[in-house]
Amino acid sequence: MNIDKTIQTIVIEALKDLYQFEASENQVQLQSTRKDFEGDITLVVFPFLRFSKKSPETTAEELGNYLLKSVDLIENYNVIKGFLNLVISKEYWLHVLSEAFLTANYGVTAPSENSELVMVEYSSPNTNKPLHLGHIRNNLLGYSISEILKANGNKVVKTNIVNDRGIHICKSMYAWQKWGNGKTPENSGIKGDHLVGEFYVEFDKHYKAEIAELTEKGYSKEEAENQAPSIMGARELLRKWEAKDEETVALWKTMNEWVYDGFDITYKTLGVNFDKIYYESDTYLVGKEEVLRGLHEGLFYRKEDNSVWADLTKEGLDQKILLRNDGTSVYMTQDIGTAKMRFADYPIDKMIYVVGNEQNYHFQVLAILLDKLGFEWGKDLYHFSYGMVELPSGKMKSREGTVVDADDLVEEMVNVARNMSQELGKLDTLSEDEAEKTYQMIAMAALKYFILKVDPKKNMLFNPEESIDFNGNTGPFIQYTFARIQSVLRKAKENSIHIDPTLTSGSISQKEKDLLKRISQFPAVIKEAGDNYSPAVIANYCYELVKEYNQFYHDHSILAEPGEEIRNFRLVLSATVGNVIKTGMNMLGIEMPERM
RNA sequence: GCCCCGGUAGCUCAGCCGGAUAGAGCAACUGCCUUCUAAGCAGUAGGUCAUGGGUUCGAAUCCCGUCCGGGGUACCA
Repeated sequence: MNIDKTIQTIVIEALKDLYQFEASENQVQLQSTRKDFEGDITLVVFPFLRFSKKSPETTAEELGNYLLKSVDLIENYNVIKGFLNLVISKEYWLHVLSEAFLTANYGVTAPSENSELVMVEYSSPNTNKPLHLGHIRNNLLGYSISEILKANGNKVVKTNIVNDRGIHICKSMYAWQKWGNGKTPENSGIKGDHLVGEFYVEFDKHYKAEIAELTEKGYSKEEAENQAPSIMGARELLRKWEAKDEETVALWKTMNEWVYDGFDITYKTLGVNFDKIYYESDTYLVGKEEVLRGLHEGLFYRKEDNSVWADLTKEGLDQKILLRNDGTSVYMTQDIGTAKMRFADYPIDKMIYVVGNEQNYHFQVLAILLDKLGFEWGKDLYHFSYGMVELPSGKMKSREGTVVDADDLVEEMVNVARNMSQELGKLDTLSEDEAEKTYQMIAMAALKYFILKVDPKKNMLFNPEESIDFNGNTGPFIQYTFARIQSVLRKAKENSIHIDPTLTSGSISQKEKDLLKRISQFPAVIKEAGDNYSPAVIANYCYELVKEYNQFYHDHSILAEPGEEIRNFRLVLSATVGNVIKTGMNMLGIEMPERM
């Protein structure tokens, strides 16, 4: 029983009966009634005036009258200008609550055998430096989108393409050989990814100094950049690596392992995971083969200097390089190979790339190239393009050291959560272990919600000077409300109060009704979040719900309510709000504490 | 230069597939804890929705111009 659908059908019928007009579903605009007016659902009648040839008020009256007669659940209506406000019977809202309370995973559509398989690629780090705040946004979005798609009935494979080869790793390797003195994560106590990152920075420092020295000696900027000893050393390592030189490959393996150990820890604290990991060192050769095949088939062309190119001018784009003149592959080459392998490994219906908007052009080109190569799934690629995280000083840049390190940020958040909890004395009854777990949970909620509540498409600002809030429109606020609800439910249980899903409440307050309406929207919200690939939709909904619940909680007694039926209704309401919050927040990768 | 994206309160963001008087949070100020968790609730103040036109019964929302900001643009991923 979906009231919106019912009303829609009857309105279409009414338009035909009254005005001989055949309306389609999307011409019937229903919205929830604004708080300042009486009613629950509002029909906008302006679009029908040209058929009724009557005033907005009269048209609304006529439609209202028709609906009142045909739909039992409509109790009353009122007309304000061209807006027809419908009052829905209390029984309907109670029925919705009862259903929501009884349905496991209310709002969620479970995947079935023949559901679409969606592969979501996210994270995709380079192995030459630790993860920073930009990666955090990527990881949280990728994980959350995956969960939202699952809740919309899709089968999801989460994947990660690790950028484990290339000149950037060779730079760290070169620096380690040259100035590392045998330093390892074990003997230095430094987390592996950070250690390798240090050598990347070290490389850049020497490289810059060498360029300065050479330009001083009269070299041009370009000559200096190409002939500095460090860059030549790094290139030599890349060449050796591609030639499978034993010593080079061994060092590469060792240093990558350090990085993976580090990443694993960061991924774990972020609470993200993958079903299948691809490594660029495996996929780039497949990409190379495909490009060479395309060359043979005349899809691409070779320049005099031996480099291979695609001509995309017919598509309104430019020329694109696919293989360098020394035969080494570029970013695009690898992505072609990775895509081919993935579609060979899985029956993918839809492929989603969670990658920043700075690469919009890249994915436009990738889809065209795959299409040219004859992969009919090329058109099924979707670039989930998200905005940058900016600092007050502008864009984050690894090489300039203006990045917010992921591990540092998390640690700081946990410290803030710990201090705040201890000041408030909230967790004094918990064991140290449990308390520490809760601090972690709260800290991550603050961070994740902060990032996910923003529209993914937009750039967002992070100011390291101001720590992320724990009050107001925040993750901890939502957790807090959940914990309050659990506390009430615990006490109900302690007092052996049975919660009865059959609802027969006499009177319902405005706040309570607001909550019922809000709960009824949850399934539609999940769908909207899925259709728009937007965790922000879930985040904002949960916030609204929680805000309304806190108002209710403030104004009404639950356990102390003398009327047994009302008390039961409020318990069902509270429990259901708790469940909805948990389901919603879990889609954002945010956990809910029993106490805080 | 060309292409793409954005501009809503002091700050961070909702609202944007056209609908009623543009909403939150933070910061500021004022109230509310002997009562289920005050990480809460209530209130005050804060707006030329960058700007100029257009379409429409109706525009923050759609279209065009201008200004400002960000990103991309043939061998870094």
